[in-house]
Amino acid sequence: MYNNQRNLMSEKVSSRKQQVRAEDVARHAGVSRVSVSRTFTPGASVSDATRAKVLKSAEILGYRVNRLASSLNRSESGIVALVAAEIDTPHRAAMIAELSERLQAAGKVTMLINTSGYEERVKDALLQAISFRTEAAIILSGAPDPSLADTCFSNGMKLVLINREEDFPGSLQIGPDNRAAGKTALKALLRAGCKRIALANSANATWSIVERQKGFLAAAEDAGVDVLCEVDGFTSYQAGLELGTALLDREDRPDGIFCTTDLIACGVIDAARQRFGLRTPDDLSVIGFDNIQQAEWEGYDLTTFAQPTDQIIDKCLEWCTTEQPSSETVKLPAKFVWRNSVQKARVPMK
Amino acid sequence: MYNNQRNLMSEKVSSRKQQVRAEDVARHAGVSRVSVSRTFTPGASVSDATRAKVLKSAEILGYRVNRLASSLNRSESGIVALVAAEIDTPHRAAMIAELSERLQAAGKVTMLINTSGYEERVKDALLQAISFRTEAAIILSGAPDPSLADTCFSNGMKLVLINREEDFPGSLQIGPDNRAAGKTALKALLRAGCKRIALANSANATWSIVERQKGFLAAAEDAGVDVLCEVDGFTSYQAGLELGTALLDREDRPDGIFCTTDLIACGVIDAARQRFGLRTPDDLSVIGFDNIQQAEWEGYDLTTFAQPTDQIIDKCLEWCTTEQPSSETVKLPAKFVWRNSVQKARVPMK
DNA sequence: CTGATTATTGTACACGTTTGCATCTCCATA
DNA sequence: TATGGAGATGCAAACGTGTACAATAATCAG
Repeated sequence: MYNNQRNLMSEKVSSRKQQVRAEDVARHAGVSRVSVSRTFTPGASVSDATRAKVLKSAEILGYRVNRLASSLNRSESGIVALVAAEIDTPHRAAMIAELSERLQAAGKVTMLINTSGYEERVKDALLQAISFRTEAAIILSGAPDPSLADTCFSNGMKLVLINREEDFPGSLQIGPDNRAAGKTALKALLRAGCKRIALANSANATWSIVERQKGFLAAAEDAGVDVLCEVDGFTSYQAGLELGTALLDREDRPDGIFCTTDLIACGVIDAARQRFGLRTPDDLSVIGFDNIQQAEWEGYDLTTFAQPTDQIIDKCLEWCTTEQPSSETVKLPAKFVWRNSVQKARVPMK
Repeated sequence: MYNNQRNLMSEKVSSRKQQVRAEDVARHAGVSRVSVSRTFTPGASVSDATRAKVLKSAEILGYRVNRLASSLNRSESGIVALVAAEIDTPHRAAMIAELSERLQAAGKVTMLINTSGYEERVKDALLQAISFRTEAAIILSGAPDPSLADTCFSNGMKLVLINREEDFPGSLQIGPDNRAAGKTALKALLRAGCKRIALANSANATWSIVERQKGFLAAAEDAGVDVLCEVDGFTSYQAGLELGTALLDREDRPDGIFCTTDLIACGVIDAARQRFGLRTPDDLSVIGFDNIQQAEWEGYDLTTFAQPTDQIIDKCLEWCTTEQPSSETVKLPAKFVWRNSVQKARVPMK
């Protein structure tokens, strides 16, 4: 017969939360406990009769397979950790929305770990992920110590770094081709006939954002044009306001600005409009990066680069679901999105 | 002696992921397995000597307590589910950022479940949460069937509904006082001297958004003023553009518009500026709701209502961490944030 | 030095699953 | 009818932990 006694040794039964177990369903349906398990395991062998009985009893009792126990047994948690800071930033939020959506569609469960604040928290985040035997950790901001990464690997966890390209063996490093985008931005400003070109960047920029700046400056050097560099503040709209104000306040006011981020670009445009009465693209050409939702708002209509989000996620999922993925670095082209913040080409193409 | 043999019955050892267990650490440190467990259990009794040995060995071997197993045993997962749709929407993103942050600080782990798309997905989300024995589910959008909620309760899960106030026993229902806010909005427009007052709302609005509309209209009725209602589209910036265009295109163009959402308000302001050459607050007064980041962008400078996010989250956490919380409905005042999208008071206060 | 108290360690069981193997039933084929 | 084979079911062993209880070692009061 079934052993119905729970908590044999513990007197205070009430302290434990009573859950509906497979055994309860089994007893209710008059079948064995394994039959219940098999009913909920795809591909397992159960007769239609017992399956029906089990499903009915499960429905009545409100039974759900305990995935903690199941994960423990099969050593596959189905959980993927998303590690990110400043989640409420437009581009980041979009990325997380898309990622969680796609992970879900792939049958995975997303664990969100917010690392705003100290950089140190990436470490804690990964430790937490390891504790929960996460199948993979997708890091959207920051990067872990190599030693910590090894701990991840030794626990069978996969590591994806988005927007990082440092040397990181064993992981997938993926992101847009920031340098190329910077280059394209410069060409576009030149073709628009801009004479005094500037760059607006945050002083606390991420690696990938600095890359954009480098690409832009390198292209400028190649073309033999001087670039006015204004670098200050955080990667935010407010910083854009300040940067824009500083730039437009100069005697030699620039007529074309590459902003390393859409948020900064929005700030620059607003500075131009609200504080100097200048309009894009007539008085000033502005290019951003990220293609956040606000970029297509009518007040900005910002020419920018679209992050290759879909492709990044495609690759992410594919890489995470292969058995023994090998270290890989993927750089995807960022699509140039023409809107109306850049003067129409005055200089014909060569 | 220790039993080092794993997978006694399974030949293909390699198929299972090899993990570092407490037993491995115990063997390495020359102590018993329970000592390892005790080392990582706060308040357990271990001598400093063994604790030190255990910690050292754990460090070397890269051991982390398996929280799946631990949760299973103690029937406390430490996981809280966040159920939300349209995560990349400014207000939603901010809410999630703050919630995940605070949950983390409280030692909880957040599981993000994206329910964009069908409404049906709230059900799937909760079923998933139950499977993982989530301690609580915080629902930011949508609401579950009562029967499903019962299943949640019977599995010891707590339920929080944010921005819902339907009759839902056993759960915490919390959100801003939308009606009162609508009322305040009307008063503010009247005091600004607006003569032709309008309301712009989405046709697919949530319950709480509809409440704002109701509060506004009720107050208008009380004051004996007519309100022009434009209701169409989704709750988005684009809808705001359309709504604004439709309103401002009328013969009897309104001079004061309450938008049930900041996103809509931004759209309305842009419609006014970009399509009609009208400026706030001189030609048009606009009030929004949510106090999203864009509301304080210089291009909008939007007078709006701040969601009582902090208080909501405070209450959430407090409620979720009490043993047997009783059903509760909490309505918190939304703070009116004065910026510069509403004409300065022309009508003196009575 | 003895008995009592306390701090530490060990033993064994439970948490709720999945799965290899063995058993059993049933039906078709030779 | 005997022989296989397929399909369903049961048994028992894991997965990696926490904890009540017992046993042992250490400390202390008298």
